[in-house]
Amino acid sequence: MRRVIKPAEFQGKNTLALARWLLGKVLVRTTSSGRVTATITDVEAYVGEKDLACHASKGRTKRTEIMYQSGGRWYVYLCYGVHEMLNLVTGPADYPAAILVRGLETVSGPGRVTKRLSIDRKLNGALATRAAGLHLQDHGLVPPRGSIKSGPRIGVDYAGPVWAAKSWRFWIEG
DNA sequence: ACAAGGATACCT
DNA sequence: GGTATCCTTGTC
Repeated sequence: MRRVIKPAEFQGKNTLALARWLLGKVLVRTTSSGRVTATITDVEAYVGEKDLACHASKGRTKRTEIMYQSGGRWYVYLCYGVHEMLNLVTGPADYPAAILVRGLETVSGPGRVTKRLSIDRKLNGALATRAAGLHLQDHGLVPPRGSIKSGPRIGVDYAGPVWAAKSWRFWIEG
């Protein structure tokens, strides 16, 4: 069983539930030089303006505008002037939330994820469709019960103790 | 332990 | 127009 996941599936649903659900789903990157697929194993949720770790905590700006669009779009930004970060926008329009893809089955670290899949900011704002060159598939692989772990998000100490402590990172053990 | 590296937001 | 800061990584 192999099903294409549509952008609409990321609208109007709880972002934390979506983040957990995204584990085991498959990223499909299509470019002129071919196709690369990878299973998602590590994600983080960023939810709403109140979440001080979320870029949208600064409100609606040129950069965060994409997070206020309806879910199912890619949000790609540059971090530390070095690494591209891949996020999937979730939720309805005007509610800023996104899920950071932090790791793949054979790749640890969000900067390496985008490197592996040849992803950069040119994809920012694109819908998660095959036509855009990056979409998702459900291969029916559900992580074994108990293999899903959760814990604090990485690199967000600046958000203060309350928000940095939220267990909004989800990953498949191993 | 720390430099690299560029965009962003928020000052003046 | 100046500057502190950033959802990191590789090499020191």
